[in-house]
Amino acid sequence: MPTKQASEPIAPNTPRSPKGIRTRARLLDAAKAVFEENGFLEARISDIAEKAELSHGTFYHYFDSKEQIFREVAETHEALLTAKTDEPVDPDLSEYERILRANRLYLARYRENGRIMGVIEEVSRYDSHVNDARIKRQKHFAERAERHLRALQKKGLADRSVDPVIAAVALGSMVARFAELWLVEEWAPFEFDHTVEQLTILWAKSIGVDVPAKRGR
Amino acid sequence: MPTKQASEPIAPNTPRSPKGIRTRARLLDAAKAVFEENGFLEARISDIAEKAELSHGTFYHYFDSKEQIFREVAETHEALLTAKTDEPVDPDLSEYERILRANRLYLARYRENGRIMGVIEEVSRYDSHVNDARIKRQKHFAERAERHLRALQKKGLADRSVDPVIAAVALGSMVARFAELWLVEEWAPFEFDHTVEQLTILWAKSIGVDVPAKRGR
Amino acid sequence: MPTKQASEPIAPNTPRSPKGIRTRARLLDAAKAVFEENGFLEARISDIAEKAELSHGTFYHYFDSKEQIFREVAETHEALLTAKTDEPVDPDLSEYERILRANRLYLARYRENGRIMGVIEEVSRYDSHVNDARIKRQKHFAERAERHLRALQKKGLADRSVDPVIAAVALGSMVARFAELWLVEEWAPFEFDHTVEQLTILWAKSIGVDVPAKRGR
Amino acid sequence: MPTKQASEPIAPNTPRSPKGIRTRARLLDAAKAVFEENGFLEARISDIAEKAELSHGTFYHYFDSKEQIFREVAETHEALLTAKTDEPVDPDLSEYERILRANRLYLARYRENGRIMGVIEEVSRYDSHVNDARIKRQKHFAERAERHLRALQKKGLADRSVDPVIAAVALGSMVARFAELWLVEEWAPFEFDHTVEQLTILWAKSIGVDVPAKRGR
DNA sequence: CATGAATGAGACTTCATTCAT
DNA sequence: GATGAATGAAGTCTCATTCAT
Repeated sequence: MPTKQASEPIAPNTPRSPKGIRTRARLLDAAKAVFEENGFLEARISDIAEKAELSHGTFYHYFDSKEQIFREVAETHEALLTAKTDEPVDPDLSEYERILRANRLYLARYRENGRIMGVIEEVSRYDSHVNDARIKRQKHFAERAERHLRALQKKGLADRSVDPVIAAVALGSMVARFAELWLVEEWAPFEFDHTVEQLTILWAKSIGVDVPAKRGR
Repeated sequence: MPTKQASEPIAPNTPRSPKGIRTRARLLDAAKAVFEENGFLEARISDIAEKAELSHGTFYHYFDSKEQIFREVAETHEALLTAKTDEPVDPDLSEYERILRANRLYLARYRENGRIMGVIEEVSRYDSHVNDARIKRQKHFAERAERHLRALQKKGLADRSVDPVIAAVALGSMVARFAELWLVEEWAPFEFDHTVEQLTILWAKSIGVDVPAKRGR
Repeated sequence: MPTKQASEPIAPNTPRSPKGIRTRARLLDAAKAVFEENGFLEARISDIAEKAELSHGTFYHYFDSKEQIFREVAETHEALLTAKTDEPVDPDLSEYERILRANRLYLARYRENGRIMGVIEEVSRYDSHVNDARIKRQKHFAERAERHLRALQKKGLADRSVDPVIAAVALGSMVARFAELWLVEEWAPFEFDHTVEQLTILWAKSIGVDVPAKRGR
Repeated sequence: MPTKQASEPIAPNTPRSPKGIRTRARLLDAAKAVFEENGFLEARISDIAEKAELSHGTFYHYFDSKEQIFREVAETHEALLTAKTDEPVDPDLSEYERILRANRLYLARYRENGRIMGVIEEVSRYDSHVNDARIKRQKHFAERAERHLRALQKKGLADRSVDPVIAAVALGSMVARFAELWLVEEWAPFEFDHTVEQLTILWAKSIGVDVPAKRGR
């Protein structure tokens, strides 16, 4: 049963042979698929094993519980969201465009994994490990945003009346929650580029960063 | 078992006698307390009955299931959040102050019921009824914000480059998620008035509404 | 799984109605029968419930586990072995006859519950609760024997070269283990009265208590 | 699953190569250690393999089951208990001293392997093979004691009123059970020589064998 | 010989829900 | 109205054992 209690670390039962490594990966894939289809609570160990074409006993070779395998799936996707991009950063980019780029990257990645992100949101409410991973992601973005905002304020490029700590959490929340409503709850079929741009405008304006006018608005 | 499936409407076994009415209310209070303590999944019918000092079976006189009683608890609190305030609206209030007032009201109410709001967030992820109620709340605020923003834009008091639909959802998301992180997840102990003000500043500036300078910023 | 670890106290889940009391008793009877038939390890919860003509769910209304119900069965029988007899003690009895009487009582009681005593011996090896109860029984007899022996030594009726502590444990062991071999393991079909007498003779002579000659030996 | 049913004889998959012989011995040592630590039921094949620094599957090259390897461990220790001593028997020894010598030998050997002896006691309750071995040991001692007693009675050195069959079983039980309580259950930390002497005194006196007075009693 | 991946029988346990009193 | 006894579906998990490599 899922709890808010913490327990053992992730990823014991390491496979010792190439075949084992493949099997473990197959279980992780199957788990992701099953969680996406049925959500966490409805997923049964045997569903996962079945989808991986393994006996359910094999599951327990590699994972201790449904919670544990979920945590690993979740961490993988959390890591994906916060991963550095390969694209080089253009040093001539305007501040507005830097924010735009970051938002686009986040939302594009979120969109690619919308279903599992929704399940992570769900499980984070009753599994402290998953919640920790989710909060860690938020903190990652909040801290980056805060540092960025402070730097801008120092340079006079952002409004000094804005509290960087609160703004960072609030704007991160705005994008994260919007992503969930849009891409998980399917609130409305907003067009991607337009939406990214609009969120970025809100973000930029709220902290006093210039929004280029020529963009046809 | 919680599901995403919809089922019967919230129209319970209404009690006739005064005693019955009291018993039913006791169960609702007990349910709220138990859900706040243990979350939805960990709460058992027998916990609720016990806390209400009633026998196990009595529960079923008044409610059909754990889902049903939770929905009723949730609706009560959703209604509380969206309820009209009694305070008269001062017609001379600035736009900024109107937004401030609305945000303060929302956050004060959220704070009073932080624990159960967190559980509603949880359950909304796997119970479509509760999710519907939550989405209804969001829609309520989003539509109000959207109408308001359109009116301001018409009057030239807000930025016309902002998409009112997206802005409404995004800013509502910002406040809702911030509230959860702050008041449920206890991200950090932000001071209440300062936080409300900061969120309002972000909100106002993002849509181009004037922020009064005299506030010492 | 059985362990040597201690845990919760015996007998929770007290029934609250006369019917419940009867049901609980039925489960205890059924449990004893099943343990006698199959031993502890082979007994399944469902066997016990079935024998009591109840669903296995009902079992969990009254007991937490196989261990728990066994402990209660075991305690009942341990208590039986050490229970005071109703028969009045004749103050004119010789020391030999007092020992004889005690041995006869113990062995008669053991014989009546031979099968379950065997299972208790078994389980006491891997359940600390049951072991504690068994050891408690042994201590009960050992202490009584020790006190008795000291008194006799004081009166010059028993040999002073005998260490009362060791003798008490050893002679108690002799009777207890003999009972098990005889009445559980069915080592040989010794005749009851003769056997009791022989054990008593060994006991009496070993500590230097007079054995009446007239008994035809 | 342990049962009271008999099965195949202890005739294992004998290894041919020297390496195999070593591996098999390692498994036996590991098994003994694991059984001593965890008891029989809690011991898992994989624990044994692990302790022997072998893979799981290797175990099955050498043994068919947990029962089988345990039987072999048990037989080894049973044999140890009943093994003839190397020390020559002094023909001038008094009867009392002969009994003392036998008891000392038995208890010294039991003490050396107290932990595993306890596990043998445990397992003998639900594995007929092990029980047979244990009973065989008891019979070995009982028959020796019986023969001895009869001889003494014939020579007038022991009390004729004592039934040799019952006395042999009873006195064997006394020492065996005392050993278990003392050296496995750790009832009390009796001093070794004193205890052996006391048990011997009880034994001797119970059958009417002279106890030398000079021993300071 | 040795490895460790894979299997699946088999039991346990929870708890929402029903129902006789 | 209230009680609490009874039910049983459903899923979890362990670990001895087999077997391909």
